[in-house]
Amino acid sequence: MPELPEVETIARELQAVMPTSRIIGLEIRLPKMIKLPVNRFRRNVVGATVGRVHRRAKLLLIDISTGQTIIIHLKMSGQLIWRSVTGRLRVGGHPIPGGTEALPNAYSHVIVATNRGTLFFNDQRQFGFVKMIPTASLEHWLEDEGYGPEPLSDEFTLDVFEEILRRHRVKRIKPTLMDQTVIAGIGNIYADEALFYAKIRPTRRIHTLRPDERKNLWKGIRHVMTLAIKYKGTTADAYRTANGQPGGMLPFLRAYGRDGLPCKRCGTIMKKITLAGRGTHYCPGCQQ
DNA sequence: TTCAATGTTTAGAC
DNA sequence: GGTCTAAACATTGA
Repeated sequence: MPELPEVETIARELQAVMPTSRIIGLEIRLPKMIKLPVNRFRRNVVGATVGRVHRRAKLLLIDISTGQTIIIHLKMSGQLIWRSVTGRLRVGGHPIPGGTEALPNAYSHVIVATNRGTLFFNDQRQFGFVKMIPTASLEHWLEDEGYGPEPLSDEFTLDVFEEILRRHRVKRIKPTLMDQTVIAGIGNIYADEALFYAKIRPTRRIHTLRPDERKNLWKGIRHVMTLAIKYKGTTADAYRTANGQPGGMLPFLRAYGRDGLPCKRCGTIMKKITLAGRGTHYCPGCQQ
C-alpha cells in the first residue's frame, strides 16, 4: 500500500520500538527478496544492534551497528509487522487476509528476530525488496538513485516546485507528480488527492497550469501528505481491526476510489480514467 | 473469466 | 531525444 505517509508511519512506529534491540536471528524464506548475496546480508545483520529507523521517499531505512543500513521497499503489497516479545503488534502496509494473528504466514518472506521482538516482512505479491548499503554512503546512494526532494522538507519551496514544473512543461501533471525523480514519495492515491485539492484535472499539460493553480497544487501536495501522516496513512493502521479494514485516512480521501460518487466539493459525479496505466479519479465538474 | 490493485522498470511505438 | 503506453513482476479478490 505504501506511499510516503504510510512508510513514514511505519518508520515512526518502528523507531519507537526497535532501536537498541539486538538482532539475534534472520530467516530468509524467499531469497529473491534480498537484492544482495544472502550470506553477506546475514553476516552484517545477525549480531548487530538496531540504530535509527527512518525514511526517504518510499524507502524504509534501518541503520544497524555494523555500519550498514537495511533498505526496504514495500512496493504494492508489502507490509512490516513488529511483534514485541510481549506479543504487541505494530503493523504497516497492506492488510493481510485473516488479520495478523498467525505469524509468520505464507507471505512472511524475511523474518528478523531481535531480543525485544520480531520484524516480519510480508509481501503478497513479492514485488518488494530488501537491500543493504553502508550507512556512510547512504546519502550518496540515494542521490545516485535520483530521488527528487521530499515534499514536506523545507527544501521543497514553491520556487523549487515551479522550477520542477518548468523542466517538465510538456508532460501531463499527474504522471509527473508520481515520478520519484521529480518529487519523492507521491503515489497514486495522493497524486489524485493533491490534484483534487488544487482543482486540476490529472490530464492537464503542465505548461497550461496558471500561477494560482501551480501554487494551489504545491499547497495541496503538502496538505495531503501532512493530513495522511496525521491519520497514519490510508490503510497503514488496518491492524486495529482483525479483518483488514482500511486506515485512518480513508474517510478523508476526496478523490481516490470515489468514482461514481458525488464530488464532496460540487456534487458532480466523479469519474475514473486510466492514465499512465493507473486508475485516476477526478471530478469533471470542479477539476479543470 | 476478466480485470484491477497504494510501485517501478523496461521495451517499443510515435 | 522526449514522451507515452503496455507489459512485466505475482497474487488475490471482486
